[in-house]
Amino acid sequence: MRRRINVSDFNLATTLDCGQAFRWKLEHDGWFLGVLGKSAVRTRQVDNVLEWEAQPAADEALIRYYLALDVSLRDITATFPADDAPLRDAVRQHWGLRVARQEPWECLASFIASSTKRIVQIRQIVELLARRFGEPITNTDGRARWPQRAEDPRLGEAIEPYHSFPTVDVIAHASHQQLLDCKLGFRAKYLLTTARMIDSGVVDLDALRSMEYERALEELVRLPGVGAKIGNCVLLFSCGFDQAFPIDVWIERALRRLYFPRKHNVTRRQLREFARSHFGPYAGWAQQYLFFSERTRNKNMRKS
DNA sequence: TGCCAGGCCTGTC
DNA sequence: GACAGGCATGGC
Repeated sequence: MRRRINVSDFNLATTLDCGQAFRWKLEHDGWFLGVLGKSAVRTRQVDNVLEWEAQPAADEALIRYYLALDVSLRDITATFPADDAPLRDAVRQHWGLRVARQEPWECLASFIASSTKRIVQIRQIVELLARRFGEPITNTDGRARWPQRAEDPRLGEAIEPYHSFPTVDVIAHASHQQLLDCKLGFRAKYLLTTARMIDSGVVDLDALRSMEYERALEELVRLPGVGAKIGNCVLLFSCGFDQAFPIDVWIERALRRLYFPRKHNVTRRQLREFARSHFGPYAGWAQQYLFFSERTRNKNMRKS
């Protein structure tokens, strides 16, 4: 059954396509297909209405929470530094982008898979993990397949039902070779050891959101394959730390170009300090606007 | 064919 | 603390 939510200051396509989540796929007519928890979800935005349906049925609160529809984007962007012209431009250009609230384990595993990979390849790895280790999602007639779903030749075999993202314990009990088969490469041993550390209680992902930011980051970087960048991604995208500011190659390039155009000897440490002190309590949201802006700028430059 | 990718780990200075 | 090299694999 198709349902509707009235939305404002929201852009679904930007939010799902800005590189923070990897399971959403744009079909024709603006419909996005993805998986939230144990439900396959299909959604699109028509003006100020969000249309959505889920198999099996899901509560509206789930999608509202995931898309952060309960927060005021105007209040958040009002905390950005007033004299920051590049950030203001990025916000104006991509207005409606929201930082979604992902499930911590899926977020962590996805970003462990992300290092030195292109986004298209990260999506492929996450999909392979779900197909190989996740639970098939079925509705009452045993299927969860919308006819709009297209075959992706890179994934090989025929169309399968949607799959939930595999739980920690399933990955913890997988073999190294099985993870290599999901094209993880040298990241396979990182994901395996990380899953085992979480499964055995050495690190408690659920405890992170009640910690101080610095403490939560220290805890995350204990995991193999997790450094400052991936740790901050997990804190921002799945643990409610709006101030977390992941610095990757794109953001580093953007920061240098936009804020230090004539200083060529700025160290990474100085960039970290600048980001921490300049952008305010919602630095992570600013990061997403700058990140998406930098990526679309790069795409446009390569087209021209 | 060769380059490079939402980094991290290790060894060296 | 800064820096270089290595790491697997696929897309272009």
